[in-house]
Amino acid sequence: MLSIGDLSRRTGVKVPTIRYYEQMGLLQAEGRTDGNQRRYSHAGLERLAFIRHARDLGLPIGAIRELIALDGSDCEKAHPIATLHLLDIRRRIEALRGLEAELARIAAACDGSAGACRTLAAFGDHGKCARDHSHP
Amino acid sequence: MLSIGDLSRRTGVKVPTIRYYEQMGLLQAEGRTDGNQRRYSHAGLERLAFIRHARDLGLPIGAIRELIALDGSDCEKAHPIATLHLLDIRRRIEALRGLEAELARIAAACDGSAGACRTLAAFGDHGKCARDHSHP
DNA sequence: CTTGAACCTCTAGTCACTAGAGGAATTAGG
DNA sequence: CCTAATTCCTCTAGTGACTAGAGGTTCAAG
Repeated sequence: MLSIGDLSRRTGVKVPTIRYYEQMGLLQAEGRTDGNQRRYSHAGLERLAFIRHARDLGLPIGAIRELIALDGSDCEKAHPIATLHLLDIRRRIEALRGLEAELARIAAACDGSAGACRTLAAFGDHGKCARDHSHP
Repeated sequence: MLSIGDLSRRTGVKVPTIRYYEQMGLLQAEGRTDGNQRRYSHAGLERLAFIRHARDLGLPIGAIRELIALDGSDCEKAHPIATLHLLDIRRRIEALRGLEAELARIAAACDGSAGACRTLAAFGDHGKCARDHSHP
């Protein structure tokens, strides 16, 4: 049986974060020692690796909870989670590219010459944006 | 003089958010009524528009605080804020593109045929990632 | 004047962690 | 076995950028 520290070292997920995931309902220890320490099986290690990968992919904890609750053959439900998240990532990329363009404009506004700082002025100037910003 | 609701309606920033910005030191009311309501000048309205634009660009509140504290000709300090943030945005775009590629792979893993769900399996499979994920 | 809308402060919550206090359990080395 | 260091525990509270709601006051319009 593996301790929480064992899991942490083998997955790169911090100990408090593992506890947090337990609190969030993603991962339970298989049991406790007489001293109340969590002990995990190899399946728990694999579950944590799953969680970490999904988190690394930017999936919110709620979505991961849904994935975990699925039967291993439940494509009907797993697939939309992946594709919806993919759409979300694409939307965020587009939004960030808009921000990039705008910030490049702002950063280029100043040539370092004396007088009023055109970068500062550009930060205040919403009218020059090609379109409305959205939060990526 | 403008009320907090006036500012909210004219900038799209919510009333509690304006109060939050005051708490964060970004924007103070010019005064209060006898009934303790905030009143802002036109300069306050412009300040809030500045804050909103910078937030829309993804600048953290601390960076905005720095920008606000600058003299209007202080290019030496404003320019690095813009360029550093631009670099950060570019880094996030790259990270998101990596995620996009990975999610596209995962979403494509299932053709809907019977048996074990390959999307679910792919979520658990970190080894297939071209490189390590980072959080955008 | 009355009423409804807008304002106030304060507290606490969201999300995904993160940090630290105070104490207990486990492990490794002598 | 003993001891010290490491690891574990629960609990509380904090981060950043908001958001929500309770309970009360003020303002503005009819």
